[in-house]
Amino acid sequence: MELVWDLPEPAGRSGGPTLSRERIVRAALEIADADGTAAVTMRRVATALGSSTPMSLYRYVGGKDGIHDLMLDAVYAEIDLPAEPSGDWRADLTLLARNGRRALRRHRWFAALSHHRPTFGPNALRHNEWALRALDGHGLDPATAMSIVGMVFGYAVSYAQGEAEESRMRDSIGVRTDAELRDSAREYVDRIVADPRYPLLSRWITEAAPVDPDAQFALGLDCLLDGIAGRVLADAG
Amino acid sequence: MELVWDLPEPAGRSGGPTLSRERIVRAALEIADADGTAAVTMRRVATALGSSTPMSLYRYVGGKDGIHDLMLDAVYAEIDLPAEPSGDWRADLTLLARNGRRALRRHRWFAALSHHRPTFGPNALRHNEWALRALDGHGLDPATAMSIVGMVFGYAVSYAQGEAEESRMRDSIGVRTDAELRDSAREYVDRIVADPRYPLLSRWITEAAPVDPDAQFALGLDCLLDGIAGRVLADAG
DNA sequence: AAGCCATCGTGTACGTTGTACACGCCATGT
DNA sequence: ACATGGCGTGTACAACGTACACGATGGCTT
Repeated sequence: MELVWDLPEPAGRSGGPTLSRERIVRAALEIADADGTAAVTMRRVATALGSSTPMSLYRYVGGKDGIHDLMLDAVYAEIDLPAEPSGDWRADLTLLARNGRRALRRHRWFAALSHHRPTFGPNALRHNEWALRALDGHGLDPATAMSIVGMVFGYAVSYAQGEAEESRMRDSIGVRTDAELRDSAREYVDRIVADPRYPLLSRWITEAAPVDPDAQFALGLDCLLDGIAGRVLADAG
Repeated sequence: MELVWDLPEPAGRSGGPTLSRERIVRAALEIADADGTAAVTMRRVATALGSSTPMSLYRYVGGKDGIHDLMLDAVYAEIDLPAEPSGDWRADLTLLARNGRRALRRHRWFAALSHHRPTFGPNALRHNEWALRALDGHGLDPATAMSIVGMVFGYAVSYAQGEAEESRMRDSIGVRTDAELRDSAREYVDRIVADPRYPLLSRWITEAAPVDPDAQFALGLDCLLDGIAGRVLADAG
């Protein structure tokens, strides 16, 4: 497994808008946000940067996987967190999850990419260090603390991924309202509703009361933190 | 978005081991389990089935995405659940999560694939219907029930994905013991441990006490269910 | 029992992808 | 001013997904 973080970053030429890792990853982010990860090809990134050949990029990022690593780490960089946790672990982890979700909503491809590559970038490390710091001082052994961090961030990723899938379905058809979405998906959905084996799923589909996604996210997060507070951090408040 | 479930399944010729969706997806599963999703190419699946050309498959699965859909649904089919939930929602969701994780450990590519395609297969539907049934009768509105199901299964997927990543790293180098793993990753890891910005991460790396993954999984799940019990299902037991 | 036809398996071919390799060119240090 | 190390480039190739048109072969009709 070859990681970008092992390669030295080339210097770039002085004068003029030459290449750099930052310019490359910025272009890749724009393409992925607009057209999905599949659209992030070496050639397209290169031409977006005014380079006539994909090979220019290889000096900077080593290959396609390198671009992916940098993209993932750029998302971690967008999760803004105060310099130091507040000392209230619950408030801190809530902030982490909320801002994490916000960043992941901007970059709907995050979950899919993150499962192809390990995340060892500097911003991911900083992110995890901050989270561990929020939990420090309660006598948890490191493995347990890390496990809690994983659960909370995993929840944020999972939730954001659900939202991303729905939103991607939505604008893959070019619809706006819920009614239009249901209309275009009628061919699949009708079969499910008509099938007597799925009464509760059908009820969920047909009775879909409009939910506030922010409130739902917060509720789920509170459930998770309640459980952690009661079962793992009971004696530490 | 073109789904496999819309295409009629061809009949196959009588006599002799001809093609079928089941044979195709079985071959794809074997390849993916052994060599990862990237190794699941049309040509390789075709030759694994004795077919001399990849084009044979198109009649059965419509294209690559169709194979992916079928693979995902096959994993759902492997999550064995009793015909009916027991009536104890907590025990039922625990069973769902535990057996889900077990299936996902056999197929480490599940999470990565599932984020590329929506899951509308019959086994996924059956799975979700069962989960909703486990929560039925407590007066939850459908959206909340679905959200709980998503949280619980999302936790299982997320946890299994973490395990999968570690295990994949492990056998991408061909190591067996934890010590060997740490040795081969020393180049990256040493830089992290040496960096003064990551004291708690370093502590986690160096002090990694051997944890029981089953216990850790169960603990996290219990946290989640505790919170759900207290905050959403408080009055229903 | 014989023939028709829908349907399945196949071969060929094309556009696109990631990337190995070798070559010019420029900025920089002496 | 000159040499040099590093950067941008062009060419090329293997492998991928899949469109299309063609033979073969089974099952149904008569």
